[in-house]
Amino acid sequence: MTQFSNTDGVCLFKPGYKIWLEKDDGVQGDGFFQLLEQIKKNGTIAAAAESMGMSYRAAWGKIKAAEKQWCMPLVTTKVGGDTGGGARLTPQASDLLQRFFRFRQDVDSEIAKIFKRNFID
Amino acid sequence: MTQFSNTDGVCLFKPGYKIWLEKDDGVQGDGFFQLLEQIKKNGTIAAAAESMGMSYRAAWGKIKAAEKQWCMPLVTTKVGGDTGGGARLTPQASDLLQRFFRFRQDVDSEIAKIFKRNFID
DNA sequence: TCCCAATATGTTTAGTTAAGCATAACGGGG
DNA sequence: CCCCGTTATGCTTAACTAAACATATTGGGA
Repeated sequence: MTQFSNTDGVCLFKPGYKIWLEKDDGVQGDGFFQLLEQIKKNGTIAAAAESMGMSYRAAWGKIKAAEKQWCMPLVTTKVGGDTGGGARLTPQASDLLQRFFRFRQDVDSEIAKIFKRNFID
Repeated sequence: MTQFSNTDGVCLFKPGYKIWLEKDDGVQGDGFFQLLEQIKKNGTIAAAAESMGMSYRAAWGKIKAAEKQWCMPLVTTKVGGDTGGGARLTPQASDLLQRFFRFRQDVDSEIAKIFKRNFID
């Protein structure tokens, strides 16, 4: 990419991107699907939220918003009991999660190729 | 995509994306390049800004920020005179603009394909 | 029956980004 | 020499999103 480098060879740029799934005005992207993955792994919303450095309140809000926007249950929860409660993904959420990660992976490699083709002579 | 449709056939989602060019913390995306295109077409920052529904102040700020981030002149301007002044793109900006639009176009068609492959059975 | 960990929600505060306001300078033409 | 449209830039204000705070509830186990 000598085309867009400085005389000192510094000040170059690189491609950036963000992808998501949307419906109407609501969108869910990378952060949301990572949250779902952590719920699947940890078994509780609280632990998933903490592992991502966000509050339980924020995590819960994102889940509820997504369920409303997409009109489908994503997480089933249990309140009380010996462990205090817990959460697990619905089959739909699990499927969606898997597809999104593949989608993201494919897009990632493809964008790198396209950028190279257009900006690096 | 019957996989993720409601019983009424509503509540589906679609892919969304955003791409940009970045360096350090600064990024410039679609809106910025559209602004450059309008400057090229109109010959003034003021007219370009108006055509995009933004203030001259905002347009000018974006241009200055981009020039600083990328360490390259993007727009040459003239103050005063019979027309009041004017602006035109540098060759570098013109080249960059062209490449970005091609980049965006390629990404657009590719993402559609990838989405279809991953979400529509 | 009380405790504990987790779910469930409303409300408030903060912080960051975008928009708007105000003002100076320039330079060709009438 | 004044007018007009445009560049140039500081400062203020508004809007929108994200984080934080506060509380209630659940249900198994000690």
